[in-house]
Amino acid sequence: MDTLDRILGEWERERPDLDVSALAVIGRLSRYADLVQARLDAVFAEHGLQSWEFDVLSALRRAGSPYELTPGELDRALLITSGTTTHRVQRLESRGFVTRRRDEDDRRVVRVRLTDAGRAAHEVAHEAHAENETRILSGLSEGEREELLSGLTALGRVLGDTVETERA
Amino acid sequence: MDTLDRILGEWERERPDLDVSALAVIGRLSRYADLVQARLDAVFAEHGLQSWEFDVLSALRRAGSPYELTPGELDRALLITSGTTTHRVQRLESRGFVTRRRDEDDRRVVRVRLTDAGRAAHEVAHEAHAENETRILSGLSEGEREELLSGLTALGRVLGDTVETERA
DNA sequence: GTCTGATATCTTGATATCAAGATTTTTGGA
DNA sequence: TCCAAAAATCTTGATATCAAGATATCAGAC
Repeated sequence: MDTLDRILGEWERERPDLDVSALAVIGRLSRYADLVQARLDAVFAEHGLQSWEFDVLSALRRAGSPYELTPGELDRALLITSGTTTHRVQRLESRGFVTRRRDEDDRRVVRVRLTDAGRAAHEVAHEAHAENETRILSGLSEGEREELLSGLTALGRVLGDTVETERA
Repeated sequence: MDTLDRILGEWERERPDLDVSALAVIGRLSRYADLVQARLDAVFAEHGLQSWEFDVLSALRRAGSPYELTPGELDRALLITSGTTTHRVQRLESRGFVTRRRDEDDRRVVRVRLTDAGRAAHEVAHEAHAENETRILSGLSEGEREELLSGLTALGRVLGDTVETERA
């Protein structure tokens, strides 16, 4: 008996005509995403980072040397609006984790680059974060974990989460 | 090839020593929860509702006649803080979807009750919302859907999402 | 009966986010 | 060359949220 079972039971009592089988899946998806996020936030907080700060640092770190992206690339990588990116970059710049400079060839463009301090801060937090993720899933059996991954991957497909592969 | 595959590939290139198998699961969980939420929001918007407004109306509707909960019960049902509940209830009250009144027996307590207008607004949106959820999952095969549900349920267990059943 | 701690709700101040629009720069005709 | 449209970024104003604390009420010990 979990939270969604209780909710489904309440709908069964109130509206027995409704089909709640989709809610059973989607309700769990959102609820557990929230619960997982809370656990991730706790570890980021131990390292003095907000979750969104870690996300930006990670995107830059993943980009590879010289650890640089434009605000527009950050918008798209992090699924956020341009105003949010401006705000995030300002905050990280004030903490000394990134620098901003105009691109000389196309002066509309800005280059956001990870500083050594930003990379170091990310490194430590990333280590703890990866352990945290592993710990959260460690209670799942191998089979359960495969079911979850395979089910989520199928969901990604129907949600249209696909990326073109490079042409030869 | 999906977004998470791309991210995992970038980590493989940058930090081949890291174990990213947990990220493959948790990254998809949060990303797809976001993508699903965006689709749900779109349908709520067609009915003039914010997602959080629908959540409050649903919690009251599920409570059964007389469709009444206290702010504290809403806090716990919706996993939000008390300040957020105050704000939400005020907004719904101003739209005429709920009423607030002091409990006469315990004057610390407030009773938030769904109005007929609130129930009607919820009814229509709920219908469309349920169809939307069903539509989102309709691209999954029966087996994929079972894998997803079963994997999520297992995840709920390890996240401690359990509710006591009533004693006899 | 009278405190003291617990409980329920609301308030305050800060902040992350978004939508919409403003600004600057580049590009591609005519 | 010049202009209109496109592109990249930033600004503005609104709002949902939270953490922490304030306020009001109740319950239990004595």
